[in-house]
Order: sequence, then C-alpha cells, then structure tokens
Amino acid sequence: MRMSKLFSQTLRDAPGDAEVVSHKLLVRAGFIRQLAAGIFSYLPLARRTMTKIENIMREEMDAIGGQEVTMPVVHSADIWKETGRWYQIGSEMGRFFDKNGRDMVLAMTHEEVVADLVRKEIQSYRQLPAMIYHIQTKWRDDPRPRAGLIRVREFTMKDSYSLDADWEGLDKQYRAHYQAYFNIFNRCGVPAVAVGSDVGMMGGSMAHEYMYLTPIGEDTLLLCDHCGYTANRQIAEFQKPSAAAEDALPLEKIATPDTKTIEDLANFLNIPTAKTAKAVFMVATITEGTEDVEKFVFAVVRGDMDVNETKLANAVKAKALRPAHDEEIVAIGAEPGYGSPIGVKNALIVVDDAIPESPNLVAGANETGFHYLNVNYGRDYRADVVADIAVAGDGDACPRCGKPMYTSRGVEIGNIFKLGTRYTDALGATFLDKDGKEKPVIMGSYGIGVGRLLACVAEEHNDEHGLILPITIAPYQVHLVNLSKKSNAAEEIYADLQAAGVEVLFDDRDGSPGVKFNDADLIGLPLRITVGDRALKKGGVELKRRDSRDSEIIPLTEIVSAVQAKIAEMTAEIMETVVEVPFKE
RNA sequence: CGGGAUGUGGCGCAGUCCGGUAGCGCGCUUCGUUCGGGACGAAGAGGCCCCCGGUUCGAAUCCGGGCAUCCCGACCA
Repeated sequence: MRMSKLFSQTLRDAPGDAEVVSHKLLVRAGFIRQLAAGIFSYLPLARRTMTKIENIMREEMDAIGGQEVTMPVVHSADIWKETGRWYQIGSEMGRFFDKNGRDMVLAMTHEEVVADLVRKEIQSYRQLPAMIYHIQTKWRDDPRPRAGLIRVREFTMKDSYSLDADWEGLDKQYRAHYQAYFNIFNRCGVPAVAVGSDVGMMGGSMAHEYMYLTPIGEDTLLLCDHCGYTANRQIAEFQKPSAAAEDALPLEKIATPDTKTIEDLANFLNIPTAKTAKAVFMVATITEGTEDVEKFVFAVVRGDMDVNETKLANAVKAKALRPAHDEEIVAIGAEPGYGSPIGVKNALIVVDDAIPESPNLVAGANETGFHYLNVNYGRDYRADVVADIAVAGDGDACPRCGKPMYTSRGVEIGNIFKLGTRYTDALGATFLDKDGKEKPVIMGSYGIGVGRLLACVAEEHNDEHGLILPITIAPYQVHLVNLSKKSNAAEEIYADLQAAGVEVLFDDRDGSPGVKFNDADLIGLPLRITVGDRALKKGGVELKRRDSRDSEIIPLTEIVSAVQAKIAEMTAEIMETVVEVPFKE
C-alpha cells in the first residue's frame, strides 16, 4: 500500500475527549474514527489488524473442532420472549419494529439463535458434540461507553457455542476453549489471566473471565502470587480473620450518642471494629414466578468487613439490588445508623458467615443513640440466609493458601460460560440419546470482543512515539520509508517485497524525513526500512525493528531475505508465549 | 439514572466574565526554496460559533429550554 493513497490520515493532536493511551493512539494513527458515543468506524489499518485477529480466532476455533457460521444481527423478538430475556433485559437491548409492527431485536448475543438452530438441526446424540462460532456485530446499548474501544455499544465479537449430550462433554469443550483463548490472546501479544467470575444472569455452573491487567480496567481482581488464586472481586473469597472464642454474655442496651458509623462506635466504646456488627440496608428485586417483587434485605457483616453486593444478590437470588431509602428502613422497624437485626419485621435477614462465629458483638438497638452489647447470633436473632457476603480486598487472606492477596484492575477481554440447558430447555432444543430418551442439549458459550482486544494490544504495546504492533496482527509487516529523491531503489524494494509476499506500507510521499519517521513510529508497524542516500552510498538500506533503537544496513540484494528473516524471528518470539496453561477452576 | 465538565473550519485551542458579526497553531491547495527525526517564504480555500426560542438597534458572548460528547459513580446479558 502506498501511503500517498492510504485513506486515513495521521493526526498530530489527539481529540480532546480521548483520555486513555489506546484511544489517543488509535485515533492519531488513523485506525479508528468515532461516529457517536461507543460507535466507531474502523479505517483500513484497523480493518486489516482486525482481520488478522479474527483469522487467529478462526484458526484456534477450528483447531478445537469449531465450525464457522454467520448468524443474523437482527432477530425477531419471538425467541427472546421464549427464553424470557426480552422481559429481563432492560434498556441495554436494542428494540424496534419492522414494517409490520413486529417486535425486533438487535443481537446482543446469540444464545437464542443458537438454541433455535439446534432445535431445528440437532435430532440425535450422533450429531453431538458440536461447536459453532461466528464473528459478528453485537449491539449493547451500554449506559456508559468509555475509553475509546475499551467499552463501546456496537462491536464485533467472536462468540462460540458448544453443544453436548452430557456434562462431561461440556467440560471437555469448556477446557478446550480455556486453552484456545490463552492461545488467541498470546498470539495477539496480550497477556491475560483467567479469573473465576460471577455467572450473573447468564446462569450456568461455571464461568471464567480473561482479564488484561491494567489500571484503566473497570473490574477489580483479587490475586494471590503464592498459590495462583485469581478471582473477580465480585466472587472472590477470602479467609476471614476469626474471632476469639468467648462465652456469650448477657444482652445489654447502652447509650452511644452520635455513633452513626462503625468507626465512631468503635472509637466511642474503645473496641476493635471486628467486635461490632455492621448493618446494610438494601432493596432487592426478586423474581417470583413471572412477577418481579421488591424485598427489603437486611444484611449484616462484621464491622471490619464490607458487603459485596454481587455475593449478596446471589445469596438472595436477586435480579437487582439498590440501597434502601431511609423511609423504607424505618418502615421495617430499624433505625438508620443504629440498625439491628433484633426485632425487625418484613425484612429478609442475611448475615455473613463470619457472624455466627463471632460472639458478643456490638449492634444497633434500632433506636437513635443506642446500641446493644453482647449480641449473639442464634440466641438474640436468626437470619433467613447465612452466606459469604463480605467483599475481599487488598491484604485479605487467600482462600486457598492463606497468604495475603492483592488487588489489580483489569479489562475483561473474553469470557467462557458453562450454560447448561437454560436456553435449550426454554426453546425445546432436544435430542434423542442412545436409549431413545429426549434430552436437552447442553450448551456452553464463549466470547471475545475483537475491538476491545485491539484496544488492549494498543494499551500494552506503545511508547511515547506511538504504537508498537506485534508482527502477528500488524496491518502491514514493513513500513518502507523513502527519503531519496534521486534513487528509485525504494520502488524496486517495494515491488520485490510484494512479490515475495511481504505486506508493505510504502511511504512514497513527498514529505520531509521527520514527518515520515514520526508517522512510521506512530502507526507502529513492526519493521521499518529506510531508503536514504546516506545508506545507499554504502550500497544498502536501513532495517530497524520498531521495538528496538538499533538499525542495521542491509545490502540491496539481501533486503528481501533479511526482512523475511526478521519476520520469522519476530513471529517466533510471539509463538514462544503460546504455551499450555494449567486449568484452574 | 445521579454528580461534574465541554460544545467555535478536518484536529488542537483562544475569544464568552465585560454584547458590536470570528481568530491562532497544525492540517489542506498552489508556487518557489529545502530534504535523515514533525523545514521556510509567498499566495489561497475552508466556519449554520451544537440546536430552538427569548432579551437587545445588534448575540459565539446574556437568559430559558433542548441535544450531543467526555469524566466520576450506579449499571454491565
């Protein structure tokens, strides 16, 4: 490709509203342009890179038995109504009417379509296991797109769906994806860690998220370097510091003026926060049958911990949780700031599993300015649910090995779910097993966002001058910069490289050297050839890796083979990172 | 959905407080000079100042109402 003909332009200044480095560089280098919030055009350089990323995905999916299909972006709403997600999902789903007034859906994912295909195509256990995938546009009307391609509303996703006759088969395909996903990320030059994650509204029994660790990430992860435990904070467990065993003392009400927070209370009584019980008031939306009802949730954790809303929502099987209003708190007989599970009515009481082990806590008295001493679970009150509802944080003890964990932020670049039969049950996607019995097909679903992965590549591989793209996914392998006016050596090299199958971006523009070098650094192709009179005098041209300062002079006759050798070398460097990763639950 | 900010040629910004019909840098076009890390000179092109309404002799500027974009939070199948 001649740069004089390249559709996109580079920009000296990043748009004022770009904050993260991947966004700035991808815009400046001419990869992407924004149309609206979370909606982008992908210009030729991005398109070529995404095609390469997609081809890596195809190779890895095909290698584990995947068959590529293309499913529609526009769905009739019927199948979404059948699985209930038409009703469950809110404004994030794109809905419209066709000309006949029928409800239509813009695809946010494809479980429904897959299950519909399965009920039409799969009749027999002989057709299983199977796995289909596609690389297709998704629309999710996210309330808050951000950070360039990190979080968008319209995006391309590689999503695959495993279909099995039994749970062992699902486990096998799940594990195959587990490794294939690491291969994809490594081949794209993005280091990823797999963490256990919440299954959320997807349902199912197991899920992993692949995270690229970066401060700009939106998820918080708990990591243990000692034993390798990793988990999204939403579900991360930890060993809770145990309380000293004591005999239960008599309940006693005392005046504690102006102690609305746990810190105030602990200071006032001169006790550690671990000797107090913290009350958190939430309202949960819980589906009962076909109805959504709101229930007041009174959550109790020890004063030295905080509530994890995801764990709490899972403990009460809530679809949504929100903080309770003061009036609602008073209505159940509690008092904001002085809440106690003793004597409240019409509330679902959920206590953290550390509470029954912790005797003689100080808890509110449901009366402003008063607390109870020596509150004991079981004797003084009982809960509807006892579960782990506390959030893990920096320094908390690893649930596996007990060593301190630390937190990190991460961007979710992929996820894998064991779905089970939720969708196949709903759509009646069944097969006949060996015994002639009808059974639902068991599904898994697996997704990677292509654009988000590109953003993470840019986030990971750059310097102050621009992008430094991995050879495996760079739009072109070589940036050929011509500085010489007299010689036509560059034209010849361009022709020779193309004839040899090397992908070249040829800067044939009539510009100054500085502009060309800066553009080359900004776009970040892995190799740069500089054709200038300086090296031509010595009978050669310069060859330089973008990720290195040093260049070497290669004789004109050897440049093609030298480039091919460098490409092989850089490809080998990437492939060294593609290794088997032990499966961790 | 809460909180904050911004909207002025393709990009980055000034002008808005204090009203008088728009300016700078980059980029773009033409000519000349230059040519190894974002050159120089000369001459040009390009703007419904986000939209609608109001105040005023007169609005980019003041007032009201929208919309859009970004950031923080809530949310995220």
